[in-house]
Amino acid sequence: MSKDDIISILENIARLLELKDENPFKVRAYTHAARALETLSEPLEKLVEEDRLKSVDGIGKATSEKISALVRDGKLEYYDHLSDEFPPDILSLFEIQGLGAKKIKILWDSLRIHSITKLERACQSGKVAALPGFGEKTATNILQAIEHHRKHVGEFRIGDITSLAESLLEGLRSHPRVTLAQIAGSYRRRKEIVRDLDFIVSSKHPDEVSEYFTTHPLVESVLAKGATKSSVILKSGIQCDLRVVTSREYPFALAYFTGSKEHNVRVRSRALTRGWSLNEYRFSEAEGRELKEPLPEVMEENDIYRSLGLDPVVPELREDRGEIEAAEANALPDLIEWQNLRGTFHNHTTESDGRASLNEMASAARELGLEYLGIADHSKASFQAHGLDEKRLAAQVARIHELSDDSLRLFAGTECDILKDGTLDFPDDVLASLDYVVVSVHSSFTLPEAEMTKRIIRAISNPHVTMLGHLTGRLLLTREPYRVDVPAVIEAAAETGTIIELNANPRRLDMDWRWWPLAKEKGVKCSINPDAHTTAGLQDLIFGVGAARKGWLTKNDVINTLPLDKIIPVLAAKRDRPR
DNA sequence: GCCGTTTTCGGCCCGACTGTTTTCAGTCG
Repeated sequence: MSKDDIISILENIARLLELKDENPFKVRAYTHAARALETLSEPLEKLVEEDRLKSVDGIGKATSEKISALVRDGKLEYYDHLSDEFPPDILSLFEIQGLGAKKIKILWDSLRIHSITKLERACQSGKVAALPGFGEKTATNILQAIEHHRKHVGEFRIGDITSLAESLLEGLRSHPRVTLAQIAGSYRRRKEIVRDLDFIVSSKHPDEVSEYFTTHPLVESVLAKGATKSSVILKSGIQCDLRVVTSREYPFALAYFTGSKEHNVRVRSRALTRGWSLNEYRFSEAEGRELKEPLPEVMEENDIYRSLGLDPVVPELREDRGEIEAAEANALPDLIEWQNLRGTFHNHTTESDGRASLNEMASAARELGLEYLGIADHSKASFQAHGLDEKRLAAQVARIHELSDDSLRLFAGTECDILKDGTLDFPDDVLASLDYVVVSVHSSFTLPEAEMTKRIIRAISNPHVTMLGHLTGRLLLTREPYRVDVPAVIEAAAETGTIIELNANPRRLDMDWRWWPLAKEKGVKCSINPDAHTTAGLQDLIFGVGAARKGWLTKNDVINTLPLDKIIPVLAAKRDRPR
């Protein structure tokens, strides 16, 4: 049973316990454990084998036994019994906005409703409105929520909503009654997938700002509109929440709604040890606790951290993955910034499946201020992408070198297919004629994990291979990553001196940011590559930088921050290794 | 169910909005 399956089961247990009206903290413990699994930096199987699960924060004796059973036997009696108490599809009702455990339980107990379809019918027939605690309005809202649920999955790639988000933000900032405005939430933390946009605004006239927000031309429907909080659904389907606060409250609100929830809990507990209660508006004296230090003055968001004895934590790191400890120890990394990038590899042209010519890509790179640009078109096995054979590749290499000049150094590379058995689509002598080589998997995605891992490790063991492209092949929200032992690949990359790509295309963002701390620890270098198929695609680098920052990477961990004279030896380093 | 400078029992973050209620429960973030 895969880690993802186990995570789902833990989440299901939490929901089912909620339905049973169990102790909410017990419920939270299961959710917490699921989160803890998501962010493991070692393979789950290994932790189980070596009986180290209990040492993971948030996983105790009981949960670790349950997880171990799932890993070993692929089943868990406790879960089976729990599931038997409810119909299997009842959990789908949690996907409907406005329905929680209490309401779902009433629906099940009194009307035997356990599916969205049944729920819809019961709303239409008036049965739902007649239930205790429900009413006409609730029934109508549920129907609306069902409709919304059908239309939208409710998840968006950050790249798909950036321009929308920024234009709404711009609108708010230029509103005469708005002093400060920012987008908080997972968008600010640069998560690859966001569910909603949280706008935080400071203003002395919240009613006018709320009015502007809820009547904005991009808005399709208004979910809630109150004195300081409103929620809308945009025509594109994404939910946007607005909080209007005073200037004094703004840093607190910004911090609070930036999250993550887990990070906030840590920060708040820390405040409590000083006798302070922290909410989205202020520090106050915690009830029933001794005030150990006077309440601090807060002018800006970073003051909240400072007052708690922490270095300020940038939004990208606020995931409770060790940032609190690092902030306490003055050990937060100096994260890479967009301006640090000097060039990039893995870009396509019309020679394979790109939409812009070599010339156009070069001009775009110059305009972006890059010092160098690597072209890595597909190899011949990627037939669907019009991959290049040896002859076309040789001709392209000549053109690339011809076009390269002082204003922009062009590097000739390839995105060479990793064939099913881990051999490469070009022979070594061809690879040796290139400035660098990216290798990627584009076929046989369904190999068993062990075979896929072996395949990739075999490929990167070739001394001509400079870097590994999109490690898991995932297409966010579209295609699952193929099964591969990421830590094993990282280990092999470390041993062979292979660079791992952070594919900056917002549809990929692969290798995932959660793995970078491990790669960094092993000494594996990163190359942030846009996988650009258009001139505009080069700008996706910015999403890659966001992901790299989430992965704790600094300028020194990323090779394409190096100036031209320093990057050339890096590209050659692996070939020159003594063997 | 987890966890420990509040320490092995007793906490566990906290407030806004909605709708159904006559003072609050449920949901959400």
